[in-house]
Amino acid sequence: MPYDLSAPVYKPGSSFLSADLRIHRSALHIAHLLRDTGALDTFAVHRRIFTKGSDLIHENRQWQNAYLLTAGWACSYMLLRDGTRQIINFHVPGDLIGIRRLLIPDADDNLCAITSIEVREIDIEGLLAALRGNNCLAMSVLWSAFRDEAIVSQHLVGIGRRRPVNRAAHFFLELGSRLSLVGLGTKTGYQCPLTQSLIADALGLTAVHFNRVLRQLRELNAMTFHDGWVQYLDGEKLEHLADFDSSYLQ
Amino acid sequence: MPYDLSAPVYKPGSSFLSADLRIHRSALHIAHLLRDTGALDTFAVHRRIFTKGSDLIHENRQWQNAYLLTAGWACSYMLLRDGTRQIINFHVPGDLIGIRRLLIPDADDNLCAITSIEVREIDIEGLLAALRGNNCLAMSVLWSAFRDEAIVSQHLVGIGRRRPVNRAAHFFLELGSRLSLVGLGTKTGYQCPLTQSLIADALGLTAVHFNRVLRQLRELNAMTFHDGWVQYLDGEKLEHLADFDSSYLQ
DNA sequence: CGCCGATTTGAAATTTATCAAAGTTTGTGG
DNA sequence: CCACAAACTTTGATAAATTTCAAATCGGCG
Repeated sequence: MPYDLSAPVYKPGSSFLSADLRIHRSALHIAHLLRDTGALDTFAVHRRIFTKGSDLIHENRQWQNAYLLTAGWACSYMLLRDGTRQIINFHVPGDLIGIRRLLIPDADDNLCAITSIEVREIDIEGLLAALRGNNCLAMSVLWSAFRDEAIVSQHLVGIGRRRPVNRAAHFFLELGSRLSLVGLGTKTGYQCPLTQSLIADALGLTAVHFNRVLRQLRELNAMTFHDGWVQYLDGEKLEHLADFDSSYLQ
Repeated sequence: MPYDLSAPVYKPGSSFLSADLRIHRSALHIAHLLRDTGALDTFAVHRRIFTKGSDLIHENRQWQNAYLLTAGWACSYMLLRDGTRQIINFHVPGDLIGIRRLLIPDADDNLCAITSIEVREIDIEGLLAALRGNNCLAMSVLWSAFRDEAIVSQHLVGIGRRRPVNRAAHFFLELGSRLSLVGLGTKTGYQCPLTQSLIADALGLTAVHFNRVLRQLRELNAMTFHDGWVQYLDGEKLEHLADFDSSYLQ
């Protein structure tokens, strides 16, 4: 189901940014801002569907599009010469995707639809024009960029220094937190269409090993993941395993 | 020695950004842009020195500063509960640092001076004001954010899917490429004040293991690193090991 | 039903970390 | 300028974690 563009999903949070830009923190979420200011109908009018497995990056087209993901899951990944794949980030409804390519067209990562997805295509000229006049929007785009960097940084830390069990726990909690921001997660779990193999490629593990990690999490009574559903069994234990603090996401 | 703020260090590159924002790609490098537009003297007037090892993040101050690094090396890192450290990125002269904190104050990474460093303190109010009126500057800040994300993404890929030798080769080449952009690297190598332990913490290895990796690179006649100096012995072999393509940096 | 992709399990091989200790360099104070 | 301490580098031996290989099971779907 598409991310509901009509219903606000604000969360409590402190206002920030000193001086002239005092705005509600969660209002910075680009999807919320676009929806609430009506900007969607200005420069993200066109809806598109990409089928499961299709690539959003067209090698031969020099100027990529950016999209607001409104339904379904996508991911950015890189392929190595030896055929292995590293997934850099998963994208869920409400995420702004493909923007980086506009400024760094030669980046060698790919963007791919994991499920079939629905997007709103961003009109770049319109966005640029809007950025000039709209401080909140400009801040929001910048915030989106910084948030993505924070997320990728956390993944880096996880892969570099967390043991697989803790890494996996952190991964599932982060995903849950991100989904909750757009109304797709609950306190007890969330729907997750990823395969073990995909997650393993994000966590820097083999699929076989990740499968054993999942068993550990199950046997610890921390959480389960099967049939496309993540279920927290003991949220506190899971957060302790993950050493998780969601503040970088909000 | 400080990054020379008076001498342009442009590199050849294609112009990009369609329509109204056709500018030279390397002109997007924030340090070059700031220097060339005189913006430095508007909102980055104040010079500061941080001594080796000192922290640029002050936990108790809510609103961080951003800086343009003009001399010396710094790094951003995260500490885990078990005391291990993951270095997320090293920063070299010309890098804009600390900006992310302005929008995501709760990010849990730290910024630290590796050598003693010289910075220009960014006046945020001034920067925000300038962003409104100056498209190039706004694009440049956004470019800086995206470039950082691209760099961190590459690190993620390296740690997740590259073998230590290849990962190290990639690391050294990337650093060399970044340094060359600001005139601090040559075709044959560069000065590098990092310790093996620091680099190991960036590559997700133990210092002991990284030491053995360095030996491998030496015995392959690919490169050496000692006495604070990186020397390429066989650039082609090194690039092949690393599977390195610098286009994401430019 | 039979196929294909995804998941699960076991055993062996490989990689990487850990532990311990010896060199080496660097900086500091006398 | 030397002595000394601290930090960094190097090496070896061992332990632990992770991958690889192989095979069995499961589930949806034409």
